[in-house]
Amino acid sequence: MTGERMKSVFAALFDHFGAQNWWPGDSPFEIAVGAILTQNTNWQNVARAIENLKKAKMLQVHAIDRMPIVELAELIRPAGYFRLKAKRLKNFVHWLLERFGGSMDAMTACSLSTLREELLSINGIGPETADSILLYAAAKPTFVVDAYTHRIAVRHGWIEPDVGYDGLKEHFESHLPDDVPMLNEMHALLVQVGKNYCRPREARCEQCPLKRMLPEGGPIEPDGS
DNA sequence: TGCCAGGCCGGGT
DNA sequence: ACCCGGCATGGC
Repeated sequence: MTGERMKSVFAALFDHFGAQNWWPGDSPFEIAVGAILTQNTNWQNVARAIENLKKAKMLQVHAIDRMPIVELAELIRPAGYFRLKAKRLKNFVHWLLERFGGSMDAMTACSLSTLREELLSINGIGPETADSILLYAAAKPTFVVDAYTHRIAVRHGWIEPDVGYDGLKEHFESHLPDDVPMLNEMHALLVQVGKNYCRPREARCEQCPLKRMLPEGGPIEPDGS
C-alpha cells in the first residue's frame, strides 16, 4: 500500500457513494453520546435512544449526570446493553464535568494526544469510541478503526489478519493526509463498503467499487478460511 | 430464525 | 499478552 494507492481507494469510494457528511448529530455532545451508544450496535437503534433522550430533555451534560441510572437506562433501552451504556454515559459525563466544566468546547481546546489518553482511561471508552469522539465531535485529525475497516483491509491484502487496532490505525494514518475532512469521509465511506459489499462471510465483490483492488485469487477471509 | 449491528470490560490462561 | 463470555435491542 502506498499513499497513491490509498488515494485511488478514496477516489473510487467517493465516486461510488458520494460525500457521507458524518456525523449525524446536532451538537458535539450528542455526537459523543452517539459514539458510546453505538458500540456494537446498529445506528437505527441508537437513533431511537437519542430521540428518547431529546424528548425527555435529557440530552444534556447536567441532566445525564444527575439522573438516576435506572431512569437513564430506560431511556436508552433501544440501543441495547442499556444498563452498561447508562453507566458508560455517566462515566464520560462525569469526566467532562470534572475536567472541562461540562463544556465540549473547552474539551476541544485540549490537545489530541492528551484527550485520547484521558478518554481511554474512562471505563467504557475504548479506542474506537475515543477516536470517534475525537474525530467527529472534536474535529481532531485521528482515524477511526472499526470491524469494517479490519475486514476490508484484510480481504484486500492491505494488512495481516492479526493486526491490532493501533496497527490498523497507523496503516491508514500513514497513507492518508493529516486532514480532518479526509479522515472523516474515509471512515464513513469504509462503513458503506462494509455494509453493502464487504459483509461477514459474504463478499459481494462483483458490485463493489473496490473490486479492482482485490488480490489475485479473490478476497482473503479475516479468519483465514 | 439465526445472524448481525460503527465495542469494551473483567477474569482466566 | 491473548482468549473468551457477558452485555441486549431491533431489523432483515
